Amino acid sequence: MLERTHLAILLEVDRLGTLTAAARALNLTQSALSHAIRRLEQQAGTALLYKHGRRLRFTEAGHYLCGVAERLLAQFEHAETILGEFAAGRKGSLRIGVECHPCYRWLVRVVSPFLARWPDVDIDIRRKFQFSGIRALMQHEIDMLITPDPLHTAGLCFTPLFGYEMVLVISRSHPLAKQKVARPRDMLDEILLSYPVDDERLDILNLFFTPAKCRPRKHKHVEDTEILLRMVAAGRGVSAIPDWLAAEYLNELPLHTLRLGEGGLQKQLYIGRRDKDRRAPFIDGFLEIARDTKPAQPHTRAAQAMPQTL
Amino acid sequence: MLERTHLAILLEVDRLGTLTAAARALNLTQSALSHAIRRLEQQAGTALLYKHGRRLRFTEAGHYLCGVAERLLAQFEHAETILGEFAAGRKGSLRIGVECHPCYRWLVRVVSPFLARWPDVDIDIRRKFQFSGIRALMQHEIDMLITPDPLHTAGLCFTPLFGYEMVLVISRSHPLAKQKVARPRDMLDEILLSYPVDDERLDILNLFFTPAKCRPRKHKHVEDTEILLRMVAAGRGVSAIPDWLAAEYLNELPLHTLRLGEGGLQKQLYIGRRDKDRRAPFIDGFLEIARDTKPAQPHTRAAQAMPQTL
DNA sequence: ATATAATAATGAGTTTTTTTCATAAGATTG
DNA sequence: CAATCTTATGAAAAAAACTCATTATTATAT
Repeated sequence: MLERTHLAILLEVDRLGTLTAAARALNLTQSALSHAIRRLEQQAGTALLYKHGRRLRFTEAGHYLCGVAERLLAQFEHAETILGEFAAGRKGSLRIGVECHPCYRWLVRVVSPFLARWPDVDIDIRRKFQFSGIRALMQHEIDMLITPDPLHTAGLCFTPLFGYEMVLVISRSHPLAKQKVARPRDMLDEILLSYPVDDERLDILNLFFTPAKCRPRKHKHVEDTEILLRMVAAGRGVSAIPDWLAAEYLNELPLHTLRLGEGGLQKQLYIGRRDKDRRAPFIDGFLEIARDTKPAQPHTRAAQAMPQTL
Repeated sequence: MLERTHLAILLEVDRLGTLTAAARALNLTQSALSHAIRRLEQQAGTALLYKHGRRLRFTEAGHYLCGVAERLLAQFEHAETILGEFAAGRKGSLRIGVECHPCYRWLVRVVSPFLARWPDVDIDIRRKFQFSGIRALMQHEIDMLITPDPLHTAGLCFTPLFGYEMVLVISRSHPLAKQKVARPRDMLDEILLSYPVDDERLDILNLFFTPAKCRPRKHKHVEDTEILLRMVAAGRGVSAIPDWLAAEYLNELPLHTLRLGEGGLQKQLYIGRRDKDRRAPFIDGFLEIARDTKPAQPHTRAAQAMPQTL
């Protein structure tokens, strides 16, 4: 069978003209090359080289193979270079799952500096999973997971990113806009707008309405944050979003935010990865940049007085 | 060092999913493959496969190599085929690329005499290329290229075949059929039919409409010449095709041809090959036959009086 | 849960292939 | 025609690849 070594030999013979010189170049003996070529010729059933005086010349078949050698060897070498890039952790792709719908807006701000720092790494962001994000992470569907609900599982580890508060967002002209705090019973007649996610995964239902044993009048799904907030501003419903996300829109839209219950609905965002994914330094690189990228300043207390940082 | 066998193993693992099955396919033991891959991984310094349940999955580096394997193994096999043809004294096969869609009809007329003259040579005609035909030629994907747009590149040479004129073909009952010459502005309400090719490669857009800064009302793609011309004849659109191709259909279908602009849209067909492809005399043989095969006589001036040669 | 079946990994030993060494044989050059 | 290159060849050594037997891991069925 035609092997890489055969091609290498032919190419050197072409370059240097003699077996002896080619052998020197390849750190082998002349005899080794002679045997190798002879074997190849026997298998191929055709001569590749013939003696012309002291030197060797290619037959037509040999000349053809020489052309093949030139192309194929270059491809082998290129492949090995790329493999080296993978090994050194400079090349690869990072698939990031986002389980918290609105976090997408924060994530895009992490991506830019990452791409600048790791130019040969591609980023792929996924928001839909067949089952859960955790499972996707374990099954190598994704490499990192942004989630507010870390499920501590063998083989995975989670790093906290930042804390935030889920706040109720309503139109500025809404009757409730006079209050500081919203209670479940205040909202029996409201239409709740949320991202299209299973009810079990909506904190406002799990942690706010369910303990109070009540539900808002109606619950509608909206895909897009922008549209969701415009509907809220138009008085077409209320919604629960992270405080920092609300902060980004408070200047643009006539919105008002309320705390959900006395203590507020406190959450924490985590980034998870596979424990022994020592695969590449850029995984740690992403983690570092993510940790340093804080969301917009929420519009509360001290922040009220400070200029908003974007 | 990366070897052909490594690539073969990876490809089989990709195809069959397990080492055991791949080993069976390669007439080796599972152990042999396991050892081979492990060695390769150690040399490369990066994992290529990992266990996912019972099966194996590729890491990113492995996935990359798998792609390399697909390409390289095909080239090895092709080289061995050619080598076998040298051994058997046969001449081999000629892979011809066609970049000009309608030229296919002319090409089939070249093929017959060639096959008669070189009974041991197989012909393979390709119309789709990953990138360009020129690139396919340089990378030995094809051996000859028929194109109206020779891109003079080091290592390639082009021979002119014949000149022709792109003409507008319309239904015989079309209002424009009274004119001799079509101008871009005449066609603002027309539907342009063309082969499914990137707009940048359509001469009628580049050289006719674009300089006049206008476009036909609509642009549709049609695969097949016969169907395209029948649609034109039925008044469902207009198209631009070589004059000699139109000539072949003028007796069969109620079509009319017009010159595109004052001077007409003059083109030249070329055949390109690799400079030092001294691989076989049948390449020159093909060139000779191609040069002697002229297209149908266009239906103009002098030709009007002469019997049409087919 | 537990047994069963399928699969990959591993280490030792064997086989095959490649390489070297030593030498013969052919060709060029002054 | 001797001196010098060069390739070819066979036997032996070295290296590489492969197999066998066994262990470890995971999935599936009972």
